[in-house]
Amino acid sequence: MNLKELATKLGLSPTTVSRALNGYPEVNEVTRERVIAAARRHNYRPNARAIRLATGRSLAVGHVIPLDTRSEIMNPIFSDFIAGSGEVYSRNGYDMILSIVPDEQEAATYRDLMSRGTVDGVIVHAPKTNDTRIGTLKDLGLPFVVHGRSTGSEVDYNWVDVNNRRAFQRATEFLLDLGHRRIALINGLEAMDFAVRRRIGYTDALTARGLEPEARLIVSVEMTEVNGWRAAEQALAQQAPATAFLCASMLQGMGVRRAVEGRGLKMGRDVSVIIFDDDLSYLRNGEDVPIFTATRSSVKEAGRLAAEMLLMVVSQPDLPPQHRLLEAELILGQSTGPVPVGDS
Amino acid sequence: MNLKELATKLGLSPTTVSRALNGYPEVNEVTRERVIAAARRHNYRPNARAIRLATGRSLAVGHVIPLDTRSEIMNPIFSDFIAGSGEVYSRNGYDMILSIVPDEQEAATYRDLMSRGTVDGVIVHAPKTNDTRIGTLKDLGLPFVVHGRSTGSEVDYNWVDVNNRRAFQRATEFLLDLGHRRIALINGLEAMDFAVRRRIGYTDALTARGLEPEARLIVSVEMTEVNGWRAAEQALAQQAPATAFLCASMLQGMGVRRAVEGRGLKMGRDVSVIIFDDDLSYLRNGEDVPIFTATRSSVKEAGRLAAEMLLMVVSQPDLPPQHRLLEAELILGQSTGPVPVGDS
DNA sequence: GCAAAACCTCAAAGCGCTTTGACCGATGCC
DNA sequence: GGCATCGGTCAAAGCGCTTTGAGGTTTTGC
Repeated sequence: MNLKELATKLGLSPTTVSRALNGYPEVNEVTRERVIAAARRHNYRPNARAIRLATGRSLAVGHVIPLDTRSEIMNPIFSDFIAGSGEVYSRNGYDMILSIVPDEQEAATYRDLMSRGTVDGVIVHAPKTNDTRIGTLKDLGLPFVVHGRSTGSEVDYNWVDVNNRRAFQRATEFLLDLGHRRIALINGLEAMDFAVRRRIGYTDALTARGLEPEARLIVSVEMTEVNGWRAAEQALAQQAPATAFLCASMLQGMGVRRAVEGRGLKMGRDVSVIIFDDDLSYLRNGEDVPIFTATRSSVKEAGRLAAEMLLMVVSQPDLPPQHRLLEAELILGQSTGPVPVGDS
Repeated sequence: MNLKELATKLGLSPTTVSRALNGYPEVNEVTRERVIAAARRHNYRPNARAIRLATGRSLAVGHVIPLDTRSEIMNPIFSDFIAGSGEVYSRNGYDMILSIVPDEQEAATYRDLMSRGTVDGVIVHAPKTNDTRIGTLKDLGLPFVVHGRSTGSEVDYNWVDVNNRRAFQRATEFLLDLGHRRIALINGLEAMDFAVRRRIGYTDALTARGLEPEARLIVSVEMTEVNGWRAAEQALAQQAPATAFLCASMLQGMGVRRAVEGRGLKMGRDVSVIIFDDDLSYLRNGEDVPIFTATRSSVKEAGRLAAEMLLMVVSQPDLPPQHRLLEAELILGQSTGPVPVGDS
C-alpha cells in the first residue's frame, strides 16, 4: 500500500493525503480525519526510502566506533551509551547507524557517510588529544557531537563530557583526607583525552598538598580486569607500597580487589580503592550499598544527552557550538578507609 | 556532484555512466576507464538514498536489541557480537541499523522496519523459549537470522548458535571426573533459551552418573558479578557446601571468585569453578594462561557468521533454512582441581 | 452584488539513481 | 549486396514520496 493507492482509494490526490498525514495546516480537518483513519485501516506506512530521497534528509544518525585493530578491544561503555542515545533516536523517528571501523579508516568513513547521504549527523566516540576527526568533520560540514573532548583542537565544536579532571581531583583529595600519601593511579590509555584529564586531576590534587606525583605509582593501561590486577600487584610489591588506588574503571577496580585479597589484605581496611564508575547496566557497583567508593557518572545518560544535542544541531545548523559538562558524583562505598597507622 | 553532472562532464548519458561504474558488461572498456577516472577525480559518490529508492533495496540490516525495561540491563555480549557482524556488513557495503526497543514493542518494530523498507533483513537477539518474534518475522516475510535458538518454535528458521547443552554437559562431566559431587549451577535467566539448554546439559551429565540434581545448588539469575557472588555465598554457606561451580558467564565467575576468596578459600584448590567464556574483548579470561577453566566460544565470531548468513538469505530468498551450530572448546585454567579429600 | 480574501485541493515537477527497450553503426556471413 | 548479429550508447520511464504553484470554490467585507 503506497501513497498513490491510498489516495485513489480515498478519491483524493497524493498531495492532499501526504499533507493530511504530515500535519500540514492547509487541509480540512474533516478530510484529515478521513485520511488518517484510512491510513490506519489499510496499514499504510510511508516508504522511508522515498521520503529520504524526496526530502534530502536521511533521518538517520551515525555512530562511528573506532576499533583499535591491535588490541581489538571494544569499549565496554559503548553498549550503554548506545542504549541511551538509541532511546532518543527512536523517540524522534531517527535511525541509528553503527559503523565499526579500524582507526585509520575513520576519516574515510565520515566522508562516505556524508557524501552518500547516509546520515544527517554523527556522534564521535573516544576522542584522542588533538583528534583529527574534529577538523575533518568541520571541513565536511557534517553535524556532529563528540562524546568527550579533545585537547588541542583549535576549533570549537559540540560536545558532551564528564568533568574527568574534577572527578579525579576530588577522589584524590578524598584519599588524601583519609591520610593516604602513596596513592596509585591506574589510568586508562593516555592516548584517550579523558585519561589525560584524569591524570591532571590526580596530580593537581597531589601538588596542591605539596606532594610530588610518583611515576612508579602511575600506570596507563587498557581498562581490563587483568590490567588492574597486574598494576596492583606491582604497586603492592614495592618497598613502600601504595596504600590506595584510583582506578579509571570498574573492571580495573575488580582486578585491584583480586590482587588485594590475594595477598590476604582487606579492601577498605588495609588498602583503599576508588574507581570511576560509568554506571554500566551489566556492571553495577553493588546494589543498595556500593562495593567501591566511586566517582559516578552514567554513560547511558551521556548517550541520551549527546543524542539530543545532535538532533538539535541537525535541525538547527546555525546554532553556536553546544557544550554540556557533567559532574560526577562521589559516592561512598566499602572500599575506602583511613590509612593504616604507620603507613601514612 | 551527482550522476547527471558527471555524465554531462563526460559527454555521456547517465545510463552509460551508471553502467560503467556498476560493472555492467555492455559498456566499452575504454569508456569505463574514462568514467571511473573521472568519478575518482571529481570525488563522485552515488547518493545512497537514490540508489535505495531506485533499486527497492535498503542495503541495510537491522539489529533489534530487546531492552528489558525492568532490569534495564544491556546484554554485555552485544557489543562484541556487533563488532563481528559490523565487519561483515561494511565489507559488503551494508549499513547496520540498531534499534533498542522495550520488549513489548519488538514486534511493532519489525513491522515498521519491514513496511517502511528500512532494512533488508534483521538479526534476532536473545531468543526466549517459544519466542513469538520468529512467527512474526516469518509472517512478515522479512529475512532474519536468530542468534541462538528458540525451543518450541514450530517453524524452521535460520540460526547461528553455540551448542550450549553440550558445553555444559562436558563441563559438568569434567568436574565429575575430578571427583566433585556437589556442583552448583549459576545459570543465566531461564527465560532465555540458551539458559534452559545449559541447565539440561548440566542435569544430563549428572543423571548419566546416577546423581540427582539438587535444587538448592541451582540458581538462575542475571549474569552480573554481584549475582555470582551472592549465589556463591549461599552455596558455600550450606551444610554440605558446593565444591564446584558452573557459571554461565565470566562476570558471575568473578563474583564466585570473590566469595571464595572472601572466605579464605583458594579457587582451584578448595573450590573449582568453570565458566562459560564468550571471549569478550574487554573481558578476557586471563592472557596466556586462562584464569578460569572455561567452555569458550567467541561471540564475535558468532556475529560474523550470523551476518554472513543473513546477507546470504537476503540475496537468495529461496534458500532453505540455514543452521550453524558451533561447538565450545573446553579450555583448562587455574580454577579447577580435584575435589578436596573428604569432600567427595 | 461583487471583488478580495480565505480555504481546499490538485497536477506536475523533482529528488538521483536504475533499468528497459530502442537505436545505430560496425561487423560477419552467405 | 543484403540480412542478421553484435557492441555500444542513449532517451525515457520509474522508484514513492514532497513541494511548488496554480486553480476552483466558498466566505468575507463593503
